[in-house]
Amino acid sequence: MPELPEVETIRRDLEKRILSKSITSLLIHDQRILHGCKPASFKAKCLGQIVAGVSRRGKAVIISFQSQTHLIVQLMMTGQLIYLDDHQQNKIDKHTKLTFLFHDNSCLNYNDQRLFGRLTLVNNLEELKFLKMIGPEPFQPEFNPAAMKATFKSRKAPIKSLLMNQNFVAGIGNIYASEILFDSRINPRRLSFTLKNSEIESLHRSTVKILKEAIQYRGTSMRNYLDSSGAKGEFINRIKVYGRENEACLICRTRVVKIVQSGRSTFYCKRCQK
DNA sequence: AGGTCGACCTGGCAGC
DNA sequence: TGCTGCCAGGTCGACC
Repeated sequence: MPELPEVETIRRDLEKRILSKSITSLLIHDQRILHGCKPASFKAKCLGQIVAGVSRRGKAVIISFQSQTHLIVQLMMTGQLIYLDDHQQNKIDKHTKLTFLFHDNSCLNYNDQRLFGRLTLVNNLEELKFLKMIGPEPFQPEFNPAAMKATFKSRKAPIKSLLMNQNFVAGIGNIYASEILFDSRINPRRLSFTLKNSEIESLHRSTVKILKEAIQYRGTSMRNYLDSSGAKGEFINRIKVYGRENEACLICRTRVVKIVQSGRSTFYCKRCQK
């Protein structure tokens, strides 16, 4: 799924586009996308709602309505939220699962090739288990070297796995975990508790730096990711290791290697990352 | 408790 | 061309 920078890009754009709009119609093209909620009930709860805010927590977009109801959109691997000014121009394909129509004739499609995504309606954000468990946002003061150090002390998992653990820090996925570790010159296989203070500080700096830069470039389009206008993210041009197996390290020219950790691909430079 | 693995789905691509 | 197997940005529950 889109990771933090992609979701934040979507959030910022949607905030400009759908704030204060009311939902006048809802088209459910594929009801498999609704987990644990019947189409009729989902529709009834959405109709007439007025968008009061668009926020983000980790990799989830939270669309809040004036009625205090919240729509949580977890895009997972292939979910997309595509906005269009004029729904008459709307192009629905086999991956379009839902279309929200607004009072001004604009619309918002939820597309999802692999159907992993989730749309959940709640009256209270506290109801959601994943929001209770999730760790601090990387840009919040709660995420800092001292707190990281305290967590690392007792953790035996490789640092790459911990970076991707949403309960440790929110929003980092497979692409940015590799990029952050390359930027901080830390080997992804290193066990968390073995990191020195200077390395933890470096990791913290790189996390903030890479994620901010990726937001600035509107995210990374590896395969499926598109922003809410249907455009690709430009950070793909600044990716240094992810997906670059056997290509030269941009620092030392050594070949980038690919390994598998916890079932996910990791890319790194054996020479630069100690 | 913490860590890892498989399942959930569809589609693109390489190799035969 | 068409088949097979593998891989893909995430998360959860089951298991060790």
